Amino acid sequence: MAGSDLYVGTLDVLILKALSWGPMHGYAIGRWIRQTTEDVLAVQEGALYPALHRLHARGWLADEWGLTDTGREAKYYRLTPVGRRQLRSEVARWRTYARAVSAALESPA
Amino acid sequence: MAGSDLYVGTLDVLILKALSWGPMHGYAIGRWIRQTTEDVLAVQEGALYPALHRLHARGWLADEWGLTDTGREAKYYRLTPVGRRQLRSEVARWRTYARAVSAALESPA
DNA sequence: CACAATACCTAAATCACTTAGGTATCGCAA
DNA sequence: TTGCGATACCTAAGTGATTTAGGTATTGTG
Repeated sequence: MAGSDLYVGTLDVLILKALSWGPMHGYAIGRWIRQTTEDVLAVQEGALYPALHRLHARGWLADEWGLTDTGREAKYYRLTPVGRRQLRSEVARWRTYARAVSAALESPA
Repeated sequence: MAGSDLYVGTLDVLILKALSWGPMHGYAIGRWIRQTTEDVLAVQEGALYPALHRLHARGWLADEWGLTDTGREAKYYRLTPVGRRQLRSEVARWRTYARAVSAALESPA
């Protein structure tokens, strides 16, 4: 069912954050998310690729075909200036939100 | 657009948490969420009432009509034993998730 | 030579949420 | 006295991100 794995909406900010380190291809972004969250978030490819296309369509990402270290073809994404602004705003939104929810849940029952 | 206000999926755990303090009616749950999150989360009634029905249908809540302090009719919800277990599990899920996402976003760009 | 991993993709289904209404009662201020 | 905001409930239509479940092709490895 929708949202059983991810809290819907958090994928975008994670993609943007991944790309803040430099251009990266889709498959590697998925790996980055899984690794930096220590397997807490396992992003399905069926969510990842449409998300990349969506963020690209919004002008937050630019893409370009290239070669990986191992010589395979891959589509590299990088943040546009608008995407970088969006990253900052979404990180702020996450922080505010997470703090608020955590505070509500933290209080003893 | 869907999810512009809430991160989809977080409403359920907030409702469950609100009811961990004792029976409460829907309108008051909405107020509790807004207040304890200091207006960060403004839950729309169009999301709140369907969510209450959903959680009730899942057997996590019981409901009963009653009177408010001011003498108005209201439908009071309370946690079932299953709902209480669900609360614990969803709080744990939120904490794990929030910690993982925050760590991924915290690292300097 | 088969199989896992890499690397990309899409279509259908699900379902929580937003938007936008609706009903009715109550208290209060103009 | 009337009109408006707050309380308290509700629903239907639309949106759109995600899950599920496939698909292609290449590369490296046991």
